[in-house]
Amino acid sequence: MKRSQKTITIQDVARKAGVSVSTVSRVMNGKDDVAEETIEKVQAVVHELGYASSLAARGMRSHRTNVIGLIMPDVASYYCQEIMRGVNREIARLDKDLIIYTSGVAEKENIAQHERSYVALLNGSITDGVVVVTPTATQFSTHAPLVIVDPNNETPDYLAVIATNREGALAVMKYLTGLGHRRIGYITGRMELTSSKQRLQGYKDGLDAAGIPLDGDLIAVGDYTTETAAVCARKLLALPDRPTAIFASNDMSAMGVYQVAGELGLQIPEDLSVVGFDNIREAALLNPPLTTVDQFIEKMGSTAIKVLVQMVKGETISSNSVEDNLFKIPTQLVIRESCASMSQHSPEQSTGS
Amino acid sequence: MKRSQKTITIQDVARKAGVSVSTVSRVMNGKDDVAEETIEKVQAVVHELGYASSLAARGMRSHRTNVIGLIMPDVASYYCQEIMRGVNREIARLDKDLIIYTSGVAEKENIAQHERSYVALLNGSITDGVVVVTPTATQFSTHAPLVIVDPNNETPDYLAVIATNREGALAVMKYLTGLGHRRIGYITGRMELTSSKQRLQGYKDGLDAAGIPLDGDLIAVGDYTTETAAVCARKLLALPDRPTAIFASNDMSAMGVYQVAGELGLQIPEDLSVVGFDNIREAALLNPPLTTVDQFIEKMGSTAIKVLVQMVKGETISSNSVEDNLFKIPTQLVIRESCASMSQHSPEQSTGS
DNA sequence: CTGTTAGCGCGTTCAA
DNA sequence: TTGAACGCGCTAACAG
Repeated sequence: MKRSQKTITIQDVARKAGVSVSTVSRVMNGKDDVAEETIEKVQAVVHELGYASSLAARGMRSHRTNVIGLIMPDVASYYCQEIMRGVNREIARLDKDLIIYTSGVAEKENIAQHERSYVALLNGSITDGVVVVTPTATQFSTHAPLVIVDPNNETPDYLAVIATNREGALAVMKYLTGLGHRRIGYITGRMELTSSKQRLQGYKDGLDAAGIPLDGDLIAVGDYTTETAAVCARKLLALPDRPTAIFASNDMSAMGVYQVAGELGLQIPEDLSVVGFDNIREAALLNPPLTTVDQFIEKMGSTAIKVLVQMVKGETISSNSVEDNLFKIPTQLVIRESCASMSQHSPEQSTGS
Repeated sequence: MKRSQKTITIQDVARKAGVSVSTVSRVMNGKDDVAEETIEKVQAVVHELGYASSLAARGMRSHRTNVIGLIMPDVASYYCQEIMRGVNREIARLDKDLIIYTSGVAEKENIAQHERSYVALLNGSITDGVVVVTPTATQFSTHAPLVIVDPNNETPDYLAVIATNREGALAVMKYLTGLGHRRIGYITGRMELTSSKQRLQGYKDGLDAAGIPLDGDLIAVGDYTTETAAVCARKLLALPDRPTAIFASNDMSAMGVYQVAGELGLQIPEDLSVVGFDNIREAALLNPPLTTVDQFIEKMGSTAIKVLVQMVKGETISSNSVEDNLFKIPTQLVIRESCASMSQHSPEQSTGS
């Protein structure tokens, strides 16, 4: 169980090397005003003792730790993984260090509280700045640089990186209506999330742009999961005048639609067109490959870090894509094979009135 | 870009509240020897100023941060996600905080170095103890509690949590040979990893136990990925006397075998039995459901935390499952529908000699 | 009950 | 070129 008690400090090194602590400090920080042989002697002792300076003490003094904090709702979802991928890449490129904290373990009620306390925890002590992903909280008690990815609320005080959810959904609707669809079902995400609200707005606006009246029956409330989406799809497809296309607000939900279409013996895209959102890896592997919207999640992660590091350095944020404190990462429609134009649709049993 | 410079300290609170810093400290830490009205006054100021104590300073003084560090090779793999799930659960249960660090972004060469520096970084300053997952390094310069999950080397100095890889593979071989298979192909994992070596050993021992001579041609070197496994499977199934069963050293690899079997028009399990290792979620969803070995990865994560926290508290590790500094988490064979006994095999073209 | 004092381990002056 | 002294923000001991 091996548990040597004392943590070894700069003092131990100094004593053993027969120099003062400040000399050791100079060697550790690569100052050039130290005699060559002193450097070697100190380094030898450092190596022998396995000394490493304490982040806490160092950060406390120098007010710069070279560490970036990342606060995420979870680490298991595809979304978060992509964010982390982008963050990691950028952190490596900038030669910074990264510390991740997950707030998702707490019960729903406490998430905002947890987020706030973690911002406070990381901030100003061990971290130069913090990126918070899809925060529940709107206000953070920190005076250090902070960037938000996909805010779920209005957070005018902080710089945020967001995907153009509404525009992405709008592009889908334009595509679908262009294909001749007029009965388009929609499966929402978790409606408390901004992303979900914005995508729904895009759906409505798309309908509007095509001059199609909104039919509440065609909107089913999901929660971004495959299971719930399947329930929604079943409801939608049981409608008297059932939709010829279903727009699921994320790819996981679209997979639920695929599943139900299979159960009902509906061919995609001949009998039913399906569109998702996110462009997760599996989207291209589905049968048929899913048409969806790529929102470049990874890029959102790397952008957040890039911006944060600029803030840490005290640079002014320069970009043409920033307005109202928002960094918009444009989405892109990825057309694959899950949609057919109405003219190609199977001339099936004309259900409904 | 909102960037108030000064970080607010306990001093600011004390001054504004008209009390001393120690009183503020007492209130913050919930000491009971403070007057009710003083508490309220201080809390009001704390709230107003958005004050949060610095982890760095706090940890430096009290030598106890209540924070556990977790160092992982990556955060994207199924394995790591399961570990995190277990870790998260236990952290929440014990009311600790968690900080995750990923070493996987670096180039291969530097991983060990990175790991070591991160152990040093987290340790003794901002963390009470550290869990390192599948480390490349063998030696860490820390004198604080440290637990290793799935060591890839001999690390006799540290307590480690491991899955019984060899025994798991042995169980598979016993099952397969019991079904009458004698030509059993094997796809290895990344051979530099201990888990991979141990599983291979289990394969060999299983052959031995059944009195089947080892045939080098039946062992294909993979790397735990689906892509490479597919290449391996193609090679294996092109053998003159091709195997009647393939044991893939993880489920991702088994998926590669499924894929190739499909290409070759081989029915599973009628023409080919397949076994995996890991029991990932997708295993049960494959067609047919995959027989595999569950190694309870999540439990490894929670166990590591449990043990580490005991060490932090200075308790002696009490368990019957610990010997030689190793905590063994037993694996379990999960039999589904991807294997058939030889007597049920399609009486196909008898290839080979 | 509250304020004063003394460090925790480190980096950074300022002298020597 | 090196060492002594100070202070970062905080908690714990000791007074009052």
